[in-house]
Amino acid sequence: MIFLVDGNSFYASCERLFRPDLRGKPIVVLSNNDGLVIALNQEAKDLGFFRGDVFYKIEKLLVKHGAAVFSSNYTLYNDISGRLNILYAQTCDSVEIYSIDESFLFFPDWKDCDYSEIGRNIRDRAYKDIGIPVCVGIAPSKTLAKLCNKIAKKYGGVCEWPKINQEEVLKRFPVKDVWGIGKKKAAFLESQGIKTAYDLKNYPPDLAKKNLTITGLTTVQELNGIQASGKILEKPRQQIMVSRSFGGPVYKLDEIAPALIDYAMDAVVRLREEAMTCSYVTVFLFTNPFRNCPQYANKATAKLARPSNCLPDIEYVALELLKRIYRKGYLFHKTVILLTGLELSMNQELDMFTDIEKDEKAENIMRAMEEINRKYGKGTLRLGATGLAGGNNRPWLMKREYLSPAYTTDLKNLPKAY
DNA sequence: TCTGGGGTCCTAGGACCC
DNA sequence: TCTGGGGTCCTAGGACCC
Repeated sequence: MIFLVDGNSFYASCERLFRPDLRGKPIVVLSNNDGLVIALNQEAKDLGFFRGDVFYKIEKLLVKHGAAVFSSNYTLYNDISGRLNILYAQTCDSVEIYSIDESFLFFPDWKDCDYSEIGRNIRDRAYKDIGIPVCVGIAPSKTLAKLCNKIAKKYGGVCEWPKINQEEVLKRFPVKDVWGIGKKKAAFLESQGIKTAYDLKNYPPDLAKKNLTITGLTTVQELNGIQASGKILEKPRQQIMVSRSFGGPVYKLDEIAPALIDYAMDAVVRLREEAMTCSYVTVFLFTNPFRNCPQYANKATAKLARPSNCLPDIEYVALELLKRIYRKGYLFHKTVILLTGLELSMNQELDMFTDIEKDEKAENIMRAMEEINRKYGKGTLRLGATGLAGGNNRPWLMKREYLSPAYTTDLKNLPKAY
């Protein structure tokens, strides 16, 4: 049996954790650069706010309603997510972390087992021990577990497929809300008279494969209770991307370069956390397509001399690529660094030209940098040898005016109990 | 009148997810 | 004023090979 456990308004719940004064109040969480609403709690939804609302347009209204506004604080959300997953792993031997706020739990098919009871237990512990409200969907396939989870959000917090009136539920469930059916597929299906999950369940498999590709066929099978997509095996990550829009207008190469270096640092931290190396570096550069101004977009890729997770290697290549694609005279909006060709570093082969001593030195420098940045905060120590490191003028820096403290990951920000 | 056909690999782009 | 960021998977189509 498959459980889908999902945090309710997860980012908003994380923000509320250390702010008991916000109980019952509307909370919204903003995207990077405080651009738009990406998460909101029920109280905010009830006031008519939506995910995707442009912040500056609703700012006054939010103030009027006494809403709490937060810039997104992924350090906090990731930490809370980790705590939830530890709890799940204590309950279940087979957990697949699907996203920052959702995990699939795979339980054996026991006879006479009250799965709902297990679900309620997980829900109680998540709330009591960690302070995050979660809902649990329980079903024989992932797609049905997702569907049950949505039902659970409305009624009771736990929903078990075998215990509900399945036909009734499917007939009332819009096809566009089925997991794996997005805008395009929903529009196509509706044009064919397939309007509900019930209709889709009875859609002929050969048509599903022909019109909705193999993934659509999987969805149809899963609606029929067949577990067509099991646990995704722990597959090593395939790419690491750091992509951020600038906080303000940026024209010059030596303003973009420090931003790119900053993103490269983040990318390398992630790479090393996963004990991986990369072989390719790609840099993208964009103007703002929503703005009425001359447009330019380009990218360039380079292969590293050999797989690496050392910042100097990657940073050097990234800056060369940036210089190659940069054009004067455009108002730039975003740069991206993408690392691909990822491998676990222990699988790395040494060749006869490898200078082991030099490698060790570089590795030691990286370790020292990581240690210092961990202790004194990100970016305390950075590479300055590029000549492009920039001064204090950093127009690219992300806007985060409503950032909450790193309550759980920085001793200085530890919440106080009065 | 004929210009096969099967296979692999790569990339670009679409679709979907949270 | 401004419209996020980070992923995966699938398909189509071109290049190339035999």
